Amino acid sequence: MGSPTSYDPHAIEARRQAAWRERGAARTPAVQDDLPHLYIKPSAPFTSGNVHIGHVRSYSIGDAYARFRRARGDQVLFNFGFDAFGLPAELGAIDRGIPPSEWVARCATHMTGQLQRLGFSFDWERTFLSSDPVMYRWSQWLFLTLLEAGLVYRGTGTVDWCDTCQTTLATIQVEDGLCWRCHNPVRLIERPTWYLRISAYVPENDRRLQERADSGKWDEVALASQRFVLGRVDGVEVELSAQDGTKLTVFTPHAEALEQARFVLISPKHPEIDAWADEPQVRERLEELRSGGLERSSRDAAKIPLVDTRRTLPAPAGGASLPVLISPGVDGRFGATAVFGVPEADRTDEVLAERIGALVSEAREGVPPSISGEQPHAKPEPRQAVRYKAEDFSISRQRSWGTPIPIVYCEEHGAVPLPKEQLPVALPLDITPTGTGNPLAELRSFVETTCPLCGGPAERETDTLDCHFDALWLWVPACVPPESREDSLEQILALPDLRHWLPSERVVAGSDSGNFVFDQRIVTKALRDIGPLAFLEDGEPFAGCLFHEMVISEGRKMSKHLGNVVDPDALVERYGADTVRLAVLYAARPQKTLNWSDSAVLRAHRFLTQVWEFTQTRLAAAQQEQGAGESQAAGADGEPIRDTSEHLRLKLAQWTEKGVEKITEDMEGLEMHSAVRNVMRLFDRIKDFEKRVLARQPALGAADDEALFAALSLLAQLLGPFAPHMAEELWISLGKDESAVQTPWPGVSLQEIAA
RNA sequence: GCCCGGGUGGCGGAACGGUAGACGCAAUCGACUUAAAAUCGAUGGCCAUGACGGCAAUUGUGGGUUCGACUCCCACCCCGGGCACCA
Repeated sequence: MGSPTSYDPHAIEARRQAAWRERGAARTPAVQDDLPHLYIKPSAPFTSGNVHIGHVRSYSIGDAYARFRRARGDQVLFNFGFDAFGLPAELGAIDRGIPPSEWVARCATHMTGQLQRLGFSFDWERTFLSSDPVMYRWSQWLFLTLLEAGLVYRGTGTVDWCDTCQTTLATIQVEDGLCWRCHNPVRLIERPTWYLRISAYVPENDRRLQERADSGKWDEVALASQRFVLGRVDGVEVELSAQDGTKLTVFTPHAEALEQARFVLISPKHPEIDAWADEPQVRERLEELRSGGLERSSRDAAKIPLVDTRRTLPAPAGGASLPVLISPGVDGRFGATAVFGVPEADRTDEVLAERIGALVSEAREGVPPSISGEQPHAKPEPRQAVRYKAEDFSISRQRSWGTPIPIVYCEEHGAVPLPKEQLPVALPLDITPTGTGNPLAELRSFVETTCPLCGGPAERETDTLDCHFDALWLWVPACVPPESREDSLEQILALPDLRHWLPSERVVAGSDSGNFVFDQRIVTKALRDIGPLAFLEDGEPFAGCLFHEMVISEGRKMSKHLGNVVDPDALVERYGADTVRLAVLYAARPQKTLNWSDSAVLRAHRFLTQVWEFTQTRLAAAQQEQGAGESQAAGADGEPIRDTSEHLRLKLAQWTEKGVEKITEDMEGLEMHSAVRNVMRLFDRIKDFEKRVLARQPALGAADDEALFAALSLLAQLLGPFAPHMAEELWISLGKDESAVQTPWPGVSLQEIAA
């Protein structure tokens, strides 16, 4: 300890972080189109309280990539905004009995400190909270814009409701059918809600996905998640007419087994469902389904609800006509549509067929289904068809901590959107939610307003936007320079910055972000057609995408309950930020689940310690030689050392050249795990070189020293993206220029970086 | 139930059609130390030796393709994650 050659990460990291702040190392360069530039988009963290090891993984990957690109001379925008609205923040505030605004501010401060201690090179001047009015006015603007375009609409949805607490509950607030707070039974209610019509752009998202794949910048895991969200099912559809003339288009993925269709299932959300539920009994059961009475039952084919409409459709291939049943089981598999049940081709249908057999014969006793519909017409022609599971979703929540929806309800004019000039509708900040009631709706000063059309009394919408909706645009204001942040949205949309930075070159986020990315792709297409993002011709906000998997521990997801949580602060405290960052990169390739193991940290720490001490002791020795005025290294006998190891130096040069090549390739492909391993291997080679030279001669000659330090310099450069603090200190120790933004990548000159 | 990911030494994991177990952790022995920690070195199934070496098993299970399979194909078992108000 204390020796100049020993590795003291805390001192090094404090020094470097101060230097970075001083020179604004992570500041976004001003817009200059002629320079290569890119926007790397990390995920927007929830203001949940603490940075966890999953964040560390995510940002270590993104930061390594950002530093790599900067080191190669690219202009980089790398920053994020906190996703500050939402239930977790509200629950955190309830827990502490403070207003959510206070809680998220506290979280943001604390998490920013943690992230800075880890040395991530975000442009902090551009960081923001989505709960800031200057920011959430964007959500309100987006809401109104999409509403005008018919992409936001009002519908009904079902939610859990607690009669005792007089409030709606999220699924995570319902424990075994009881309210989390008062432990009384919960019931499902229907209430009006706002929907986002993503269905309008789902087919285009599908079409554009192949282009993403062809670009090579979309990782396989990311593509797979987009396909999963899309839920594309290929098959055929047939238009059938019932005896009374009611038509229904029925789909099946089993084109070849159309003749074996035995029944028709129709989703309760099917647009024409009412025509099929005309009998009072059927209607009643459909209502039960819709209000959720049956919906929370098992997804199991043996238990999923089935409602017999007591009607039939002719079979597509002739023969006995098919009973028509309503079942929510359709949605999860094919979306809100109607499908054939083909027991011989489909396992689920086989199970359903047995149940239907009993159901139908019971309900239709005396009316054998086989004679009711001999097909008099020509066979209907099946045609190719596609169905998507992705469907419109609810974007409003009965919560007091969220973006207020810019709608007022006027007795005369009904739901009236506010003019955009009146934005933002401010969220009152003096609310301290307790988990009961609806604080926003109870606040008369917020609710009471006037109708923008007639000036008469009106009430504000008291639902707020789901924070998923905020996330649809969080990547846009990230491109806005801080000084323009408060400008009008028209001004901001006219800035060259958006055109400059968008589309983002790469999203680096957890694989659970599939839905966000999908919906961001949808909204971009909508804004392209509406106008503001017309410059994104393909409607794609992200040119590339890397999804990393999560960090688990002891084979399980981390949870306080299991006691297997890994605390990044404790690791940083013990080993320093460089070690922790290196360890999470080293432990597994991004796309793989990282099963936490201390051995990776120990390995990373030992590696950094060795690199540091090896370099520093060699430097100290070389300086001592120079100080002694020796022009050449000397052996124990005082005889000058002859450089006899030319082939070893050559070999070292080859190794480093090969290593640089390989690591550069790894970094371009965001294979940080492989890059780190290759850096470690290179260090082994460097040590090996010295060892071999010393096996031949008593000490290193001048040319050997030169080769050694050249290799160590390269090593420092290659370490830059992973262990930036130590890399830069080594770089300085080796006599390089400290004024550079950071260690340049091998082969890149400082001029290129400073440009 | 459905969808996705995964099963390799005591442990984390390499290799992803060509010497399985790289690189580590833990362990044991040794060096340094008054001692401990840290660090460094050695060892890694069995047999044998001063040393070279020899022998056997082996990547969840069972099949298959192949000159050759952890790797590709089929079936199964087990584990983890997700499944529409966390988003």
